Amino acid sequence: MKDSKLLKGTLQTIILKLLSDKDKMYGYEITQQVKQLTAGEFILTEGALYPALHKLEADGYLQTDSVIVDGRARKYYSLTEFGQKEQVSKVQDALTFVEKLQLILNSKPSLS
Amino acid sequence: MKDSKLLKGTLQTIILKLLSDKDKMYGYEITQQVKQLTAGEFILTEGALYPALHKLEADGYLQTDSVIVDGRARKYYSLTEFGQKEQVSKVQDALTFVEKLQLILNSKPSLS
DNA sequence: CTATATACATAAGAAAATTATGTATATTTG
DNA sequence: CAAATATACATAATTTTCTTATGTATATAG
Repeated sequence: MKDSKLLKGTLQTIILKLLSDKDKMYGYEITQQVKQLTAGEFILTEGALYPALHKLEADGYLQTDSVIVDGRARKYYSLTEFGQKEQVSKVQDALTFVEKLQLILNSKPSLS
Repeated sequence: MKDSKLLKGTLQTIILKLLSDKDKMYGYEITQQVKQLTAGEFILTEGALYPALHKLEADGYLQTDSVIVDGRARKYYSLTEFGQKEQVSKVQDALTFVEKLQLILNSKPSLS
């Protein structure tokens, strides 16, 4: 995997899932958590992350809480009730997707 | 999964993998094979498939062989030597990707 | 004091999909 | 037999989503 490409449409779902596990997180924290969970394989760039967060907020999935910590601005995101509901089906959809993808990518040559 | 979205960047890899298994296939056949392998979950639309095939050919992964069968045009695609090599690493990358994605999507809430 | 880490944000461009069309022939069904 | 569906390819406009580059700002480590 050359430098962590191919996040491809799953970024929103990843964000929702992490927030479902952790109650509230801020952007930088999300990048670090993803890096840690994937042993450095997924690198979330800011150019992808922040627009995704803004869109999720605009669409009503997330709400924010801005605070100052150690002299630096920090913007906490958390799931709305709607976001919590959608998270469940989006994660399920993504898991179904990867299972089907594995089916294809692991399929043996047809002996025709 | 509402109508099979989120193919997202894996389409090229799926095509290469199928052609690695079956020697040669034509576009319509690929759509049917994917539908069958995923129990109808992935629907390849022509607007996605044909441009992808053209790009793979332009990039040297595929070569074509046009024939007429039962009075209808049919364009067979097969892997070039280069395409065969690349297929291996692209499939491996995609499998690594989905494993990491599953790690995230199946992770338990941190008990912090 | 300088580099790195933390922390957010946006803008230009590219890549890849969706949706909508278009052409054409073969087969199935009412 | 007419109409609908299946087979078979293709492209164009638009949208979504990501990459790359840039910008601002403070804290900490060397």
